[in-house]
Amino acid sequence: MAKMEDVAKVAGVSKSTVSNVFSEKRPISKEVKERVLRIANELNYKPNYWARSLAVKETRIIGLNMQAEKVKFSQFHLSLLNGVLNECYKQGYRLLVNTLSDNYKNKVEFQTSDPVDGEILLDPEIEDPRIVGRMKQNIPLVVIGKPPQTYEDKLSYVDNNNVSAAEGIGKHLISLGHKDILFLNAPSFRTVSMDRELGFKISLKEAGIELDSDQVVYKDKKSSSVEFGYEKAKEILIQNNKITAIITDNDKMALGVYRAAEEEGYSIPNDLAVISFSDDSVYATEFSPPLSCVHLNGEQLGSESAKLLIDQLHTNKPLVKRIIVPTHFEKRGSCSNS
Amino acid sequence: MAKMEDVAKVAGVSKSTVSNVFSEKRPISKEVKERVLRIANELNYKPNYWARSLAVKETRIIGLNMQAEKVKFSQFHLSLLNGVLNECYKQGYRLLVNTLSDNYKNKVEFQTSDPVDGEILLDPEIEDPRIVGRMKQNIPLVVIGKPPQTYEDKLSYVDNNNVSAAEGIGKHLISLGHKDILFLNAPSFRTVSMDRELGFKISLKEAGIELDSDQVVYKDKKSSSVEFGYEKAKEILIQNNKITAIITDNDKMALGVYRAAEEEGYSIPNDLAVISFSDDSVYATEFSPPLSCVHLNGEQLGSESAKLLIDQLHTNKPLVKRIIVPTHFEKRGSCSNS
DNA sequence: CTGTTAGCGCCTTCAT
DNA sequence: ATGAAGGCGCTAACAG
Repeated sequence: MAKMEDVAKVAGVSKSTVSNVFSEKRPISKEVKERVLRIANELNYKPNYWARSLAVKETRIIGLNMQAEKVKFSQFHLSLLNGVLNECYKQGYRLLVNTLSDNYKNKVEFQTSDPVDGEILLDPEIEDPRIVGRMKQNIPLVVIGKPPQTYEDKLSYVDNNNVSAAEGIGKHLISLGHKDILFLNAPSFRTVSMDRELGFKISLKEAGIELDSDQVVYKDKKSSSVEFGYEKAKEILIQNNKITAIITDNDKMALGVYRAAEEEGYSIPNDLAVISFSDDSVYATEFSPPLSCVHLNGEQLGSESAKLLIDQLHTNKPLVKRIIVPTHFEKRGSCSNS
Repeated sequence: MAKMEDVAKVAGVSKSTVSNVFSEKRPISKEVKERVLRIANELNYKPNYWARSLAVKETRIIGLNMQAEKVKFSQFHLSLLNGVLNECYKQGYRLLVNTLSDNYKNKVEFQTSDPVDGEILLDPEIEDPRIVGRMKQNIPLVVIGKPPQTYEDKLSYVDNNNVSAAEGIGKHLISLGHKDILFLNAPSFRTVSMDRELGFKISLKEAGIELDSDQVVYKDKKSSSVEFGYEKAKEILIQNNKITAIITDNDKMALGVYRAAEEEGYSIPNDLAVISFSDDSVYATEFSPPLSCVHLNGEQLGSESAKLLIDQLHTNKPLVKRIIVPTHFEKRGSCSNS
């Protein structure tokens, strides 16, 4: 691979001239420029990314960090990713997806810092060593979702209005006459589950409805969303429990609930109402009956977070901003016939 | 940010000792090692990725290249991505998603080479400047899908058996008595559309069935898959065309077909059979009736391609391999009642 | 407008 | 088992 010096020699100019032809940082006479470019092309030369990064101390790469164990993008992550990519695309940034396994990760993370200018962090948890680490290293950071309480006013994040969204669907179900609602929540270690649970409980409290402790269940790591939804729904339907409505953490979970309901001969929405925090698939409308959802605008969460991070990189001030992306409730056939 | 020299000074050792503590490339006495690590930790030191890459001429990053205009991952891309990530994860590689917009891209690609050891290239097209460019630059490359004919025996790729898969569902439909089949194919500039069309035509030819030229339609860039499926299906159903079966390029297209059929009062599969090249969503089973699919094993395509690329990087020989990931047909209610 | 010099932070010989 | 010196390919500061 040819380097800058080779081009310079053949073109009969200095390295810095070649450098500036490519960076356009200072004016170069037309003839020289053309000659250099022609020769660069002949030599198949392109400036080396890493050498350049080393010199300018900037990579124009941002990292997208998922939890390592999960290494599996969901439909919702896909929306986030599309939003992030789209913004990167606009601003000429590249995106590094960071998913090193735990055993390898310890070794690699230990060996080197990440080759990024800043990071977007997904699925924050209540105890999140990733955040602690980044803060310590002073890596520009934007979290998608609510950060752990300790860090809430120390870093930038982009989040939905999860409390009021959950409160909203709680109230909606109550207004339809439901009193015994099961909430199949996100895993308990995720920050998002706290906010949604809070909103849900507020709605019940305002209506003066008591809540049994087993009416909020957290997804565990073992089963898939479909399985979890299926099993929990099956359980309560078989017990002939008083539950008349189920809120699920995502569409796949709702799918599991649908299957259980069908098997047990429960009809949706007559015998059982279902509302989901949507994971943005286009298929919610294809459920029979179509699934009522809280739409989270994943793509917007993604693009806003990228925008925020890149802004932060440019201003270079450690600003602490929070952006709330509104959800909207999409009422369909799964919670009421009317 | 502390650098190696800082650590060396405080620890009272040389730079190379510090270097070797981190790289473990030569034995270091236990006491020195511990002291260096302690001080590195105190100083919050981590080796700089770019400086390291520059010196060793390796980044341990592989690129995932999508066409820039599209900058939108589909469900199928998501499966590929998960497969690729999983393999990267296992082998300690990072993944760079490359999607620079055309205007920006020209500038940036022109400015620097890509910061990757090799690339996986998605959605190859019949005329694909990306491939030409990579070959010229001698960048290790693996294509997912069939490369343009000129390059088929010059580079490694991972692909489905699209010809025989298409032939298989063609034959299946014919065996069910269908003679007039509409094929809503991928865009005409994609290599995949050629293979599938070929297979489809083989099945017809063997059965001695004539094909009208308008029975293979290529998706255009303007409309989404759902729209395209909807519009084309609507057209032929309104025309009261003789078509009795439709093959779609993906599940969303099939969704559009379902909608058109419902609106026009056609019943699936009685009045119209539908089979899709699946994009791997879990929702195909939720269609009413459940959608028959050719399953493409996207995740395997992804992991095989990453494996192949990384192998190639390690051996350093420009091997040319092809891996065919088998598809399998999943028969459900959308093509026959039995 | 163009050339020269000195790093960027690491790794890699070659010494000892 | 450890040090010292040179170089990876580029940019930046200073010169002219």
